[in-house]
Amino acid sequence: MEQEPEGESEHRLIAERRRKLDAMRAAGFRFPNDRRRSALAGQLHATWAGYETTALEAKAVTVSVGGRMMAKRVMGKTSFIKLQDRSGQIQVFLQQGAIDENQYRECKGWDLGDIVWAEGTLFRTRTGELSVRATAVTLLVKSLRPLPEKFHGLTDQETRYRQRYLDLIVNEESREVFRSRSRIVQFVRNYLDAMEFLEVETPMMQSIPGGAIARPFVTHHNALDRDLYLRIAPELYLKRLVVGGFERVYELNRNFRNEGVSAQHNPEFTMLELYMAFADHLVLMDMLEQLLRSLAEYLLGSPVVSCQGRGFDLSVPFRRASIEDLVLESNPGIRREQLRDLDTLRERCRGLGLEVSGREGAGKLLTAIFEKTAEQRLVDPTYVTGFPAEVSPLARRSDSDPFLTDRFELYIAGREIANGFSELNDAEDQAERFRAQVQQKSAGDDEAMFYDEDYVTALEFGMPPTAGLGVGIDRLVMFLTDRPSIRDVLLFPHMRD
RNA sequence: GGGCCGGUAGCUCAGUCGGUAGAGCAGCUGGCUUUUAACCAGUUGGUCGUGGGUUCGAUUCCCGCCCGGCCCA
Repeated sequence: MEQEPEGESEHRLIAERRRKLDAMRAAGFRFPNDRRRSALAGQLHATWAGYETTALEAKAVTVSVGGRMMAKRVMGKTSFIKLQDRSGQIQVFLQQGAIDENQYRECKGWDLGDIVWAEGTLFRTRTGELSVRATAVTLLVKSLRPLPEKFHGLTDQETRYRQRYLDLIVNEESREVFRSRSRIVQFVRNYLDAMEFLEVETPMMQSIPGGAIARPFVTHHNALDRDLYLRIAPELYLKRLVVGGFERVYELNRNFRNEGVSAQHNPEFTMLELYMAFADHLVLMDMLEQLLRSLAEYLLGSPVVSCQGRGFDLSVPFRRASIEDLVLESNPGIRREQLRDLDTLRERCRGLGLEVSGREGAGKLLTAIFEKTAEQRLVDPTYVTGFPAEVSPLARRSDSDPFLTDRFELYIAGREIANGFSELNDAEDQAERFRAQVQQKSAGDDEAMFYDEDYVTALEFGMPPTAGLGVGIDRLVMFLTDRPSIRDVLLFPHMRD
């Protein structure tokens, strides 16, 4: 795939194009950048859709268009080419006599992939295709490498990921996925902005990586001679801002987690995190449900999302079920009164092939059983509630049951999409939970949290009752665009070298 | 980390029960004044992922490795 910049071995197809460029340079070609467009392909098709051949000719519409040449059909003294711009494709009709004689001869030698500009009047061909009858045409950029084949396009997954620009040139579906992604992100921002949330940016490089249970990437600051971590979550900084009086904040940006790569995981991924004072997890559950519903309407024109061959009607209220109920549901061998019994849980975990070190508490074991047995059965949108405090070190304890927290996760199509909770604003409880995490860390759990003293200090100044929510944007995009792999919704997914 | 599948021309793919490979598109030459995967004639193009092994001979068989896909942990 890598091409030597020099040397005899350059590919013949590239060499051929380079020869053409050399000849053009010799004739004075300087990569012209003064051509402007009066229209885009998509606009032209939309504007003139209702005009038949004669009506269109009568209008004598002059346009200039430009883009990458994606088709070329030379028939002696006339030729058709298709130019692709950001909005679509428009056909250009070239006729000997209608344009400069030398130019016509030249353009017969242009290659697919070249960037071309043309000016002329609109007309319809015999088969009714809207086209530009060129009066002038200019090559703007010589493409030195051949494009993938026009009919089958580029199907090789690996090349599509590694050379995304090729994928984007050739595959409209791929372009559409990333346009959708952009619209989704924009919608979310608009939605939150309208609710008076403040978008902020907090450190990506942190001396204490916090806010999630995950392994961080480590980097090094040379001048300060100390290690820094790429953030695994912005959570603790955002809540500092709530303490500071920004009662509604969000950040929609990258997180980094040092885990394996898979169809669901990329080392860097995009997360929305928001915090809302004077609200609890129930408020956010309603809000997220409402947001997703309007998002689907906006993106698809319908609350029904097609994914994995199924329809998901987001206008139907999401199911809500506690983690304990779900574990009982999918583990008939366990009775309700055993749900917090260490021996029962350990035995069940071992039976499921899960590793048990012996240090895990009932909360951790229960959650592991949930993830193993119940998670992928959550096809319809489901809020899972009642997560154990042991696995939720930043969440507020449930009033009715201190074993649990006021926390939820949203699952759709068997995948975790969002996670939220009423925030722990009891500084002393938070300190205690950090201490428990540190203990687990020293016992060998390198995903456990660090003790963040400054964060505890912030809480000691008093954080208003607050609810927080994190939404995995990549997974949300996967769901809304029906893509099976996170790599399909990341422009440049991580690949091995 | 384990299992299965794949890597052959720029692209999309075929093929070789072991005798150094083919098609379509793209390219090149010629023809063609409304094409639509344009067409017609001719033609160039390959370290068959990579390193070993077996063999008179390996792209093909065997083993290791790299990259990717799917499934599992």
